[in-house]
Amino acid sequence: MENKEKTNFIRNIIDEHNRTGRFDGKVHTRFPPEPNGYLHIGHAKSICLNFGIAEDYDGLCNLRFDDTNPAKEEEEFVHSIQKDIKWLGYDWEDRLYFASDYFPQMYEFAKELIRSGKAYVDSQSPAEIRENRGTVKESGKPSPYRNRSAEENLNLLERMKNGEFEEGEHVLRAKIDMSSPNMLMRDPLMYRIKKKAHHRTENEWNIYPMYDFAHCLEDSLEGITHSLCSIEFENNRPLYDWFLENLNIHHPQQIEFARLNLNYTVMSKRLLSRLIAENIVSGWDDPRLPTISGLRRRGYTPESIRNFCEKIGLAKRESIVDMALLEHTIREDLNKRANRVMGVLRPLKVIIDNFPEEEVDDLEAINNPEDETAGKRTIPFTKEIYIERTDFMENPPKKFFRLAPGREVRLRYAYFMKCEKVIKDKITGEIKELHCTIDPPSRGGRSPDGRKVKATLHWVSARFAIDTEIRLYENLFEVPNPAAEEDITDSINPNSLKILKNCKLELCTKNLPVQTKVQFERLGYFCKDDDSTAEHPVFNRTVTLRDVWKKIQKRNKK
RNA sequence: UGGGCCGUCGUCAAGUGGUUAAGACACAAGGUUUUGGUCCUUGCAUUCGGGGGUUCGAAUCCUCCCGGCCCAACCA
Repeated sequence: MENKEKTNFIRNIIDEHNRTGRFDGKVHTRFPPEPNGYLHIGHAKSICLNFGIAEDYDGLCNLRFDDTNPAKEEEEFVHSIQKDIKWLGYDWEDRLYFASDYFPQMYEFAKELIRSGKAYVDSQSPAEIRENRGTVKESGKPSPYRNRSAEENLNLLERMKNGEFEEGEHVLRAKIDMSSPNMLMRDPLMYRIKKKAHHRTENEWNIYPMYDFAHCLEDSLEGITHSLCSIEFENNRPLYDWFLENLNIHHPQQIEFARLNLNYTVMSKRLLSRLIAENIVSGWDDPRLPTISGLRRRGYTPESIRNFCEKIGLAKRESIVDMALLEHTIREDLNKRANRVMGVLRPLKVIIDNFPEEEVDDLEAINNPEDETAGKRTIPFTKEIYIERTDFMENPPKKFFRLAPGREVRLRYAYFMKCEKVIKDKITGEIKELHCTIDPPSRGGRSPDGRKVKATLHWVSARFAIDTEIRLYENLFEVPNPAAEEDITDSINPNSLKILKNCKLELCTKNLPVQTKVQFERLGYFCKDDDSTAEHPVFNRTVTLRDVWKKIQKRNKK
């Protein structure tokens, strides 16, 4: 790592706190997911921020599940979330917490606020509460129950807790200011009755704390110093501060930052859940999704995601990061680490007329030109080989350097090869195979006479090829900001997944373990999928290589 | 006159009264190359949403205006 100073407004605030001694130089953050979905790259931003800051300031970062709503939360998600954070490379050590573990203490705090006349049980209906809250431009009206005695409030709350009332009959509210211009300060709800079994406390509670009451207490109880959250909680900060001030307990500093948006995808759990529920994608780990599990399956590495989170920076203004930056970080990582291999996606058979039928010529290939320690391997050359259909054109346009009738190219690590004849289907006109000749002295791909060739093609021996399924991915959406569309399902990219069944891979890929990442030379980075079996390997295309020829083609089309 | 927040290159983003206004991605042009990959070189905001003002000096301070986002779930 270079010695580039990380700088952003949150680090500036922490530096200032350290200068003034606000938290005695301590830094203690937390990542507080609600277990109601899988983590996505937006969460990764927050994880890298919270764990990263703790690391850099010699502090600590807790993992805390904010499980205050049993109607939405599930055990499955608490497992997937832990798996993903660990995979990203972060460690909360023994600091795994659950908001639900604090329910008894929260309940005591609530009673304390009642006793000091700062909370009351409201018995209006949900509709009345909404009505009397007013609007952003008109102030609200106080509840008729606002001045119940502490005794009555305590009694009612206890009975709410014990399940004596039905959902919606009563709530506990903070007594703040019904005419505050900040809607959140108009006697916000602290507890609501929910007769739902909680994934951890089961049926112990009939009331559950609301976010605003619960979250500040969770932070306070854990001794958090800097409570980092996204920008839409800015309006909640006065309330966060109000509870802690009125309870007179440890008071962390809440700081808000802009959440991550990426173009051509969606980041909200609501939208992601919908794509899964409607089977538009195969699940939370569909490789087209920006979920951590999807990216992992697609072939992204933890390092690339962490680098990405580093590169996007941190600020308060809302922004949309270009997908090209994510792709850049995975190419950058895999370029150094992935072994090169040859694979043909859309095979075109080539017969080498001047090569003996049965002969196998073992050629030497470099595994990774960026990493000498990756070593070398041999690849078999035979009379019949496959090349990429897109590497041959009968009537090549100007800037096409590859194979064409009468033209000579190099086969990577093999020979210079000249196209002599094109065999077509008499009826359809489709090109069936090519007849070519090689130049024996060019063995290894060298050019003893100094003759130049404009292209080098990848190829695979027909006799030794491994038949493989390859899944090609593009952006899930056709529009840069799908969340802004009326209905996201209208802008799904019909080409977001393309399955190629008849691909031919180099022999050495035969027994690679699942999740292995390789570069198919000239094509891109690929990752062996979980769906693979011994007889039927499957690879996902993580990302293509940068491709000048594709750019030229695009330009010419316009 | 509800309140809160935000506006620096195509996209992110440093910058906190004196800098030639960082850096990355993208883009463009060259060089190297047995991957049209990688790598290397070069270019890419006389200007910081706009107008006024303070100052010897403003992206940074003041002021007005314009634009965007958030808040009226018993969600988080």
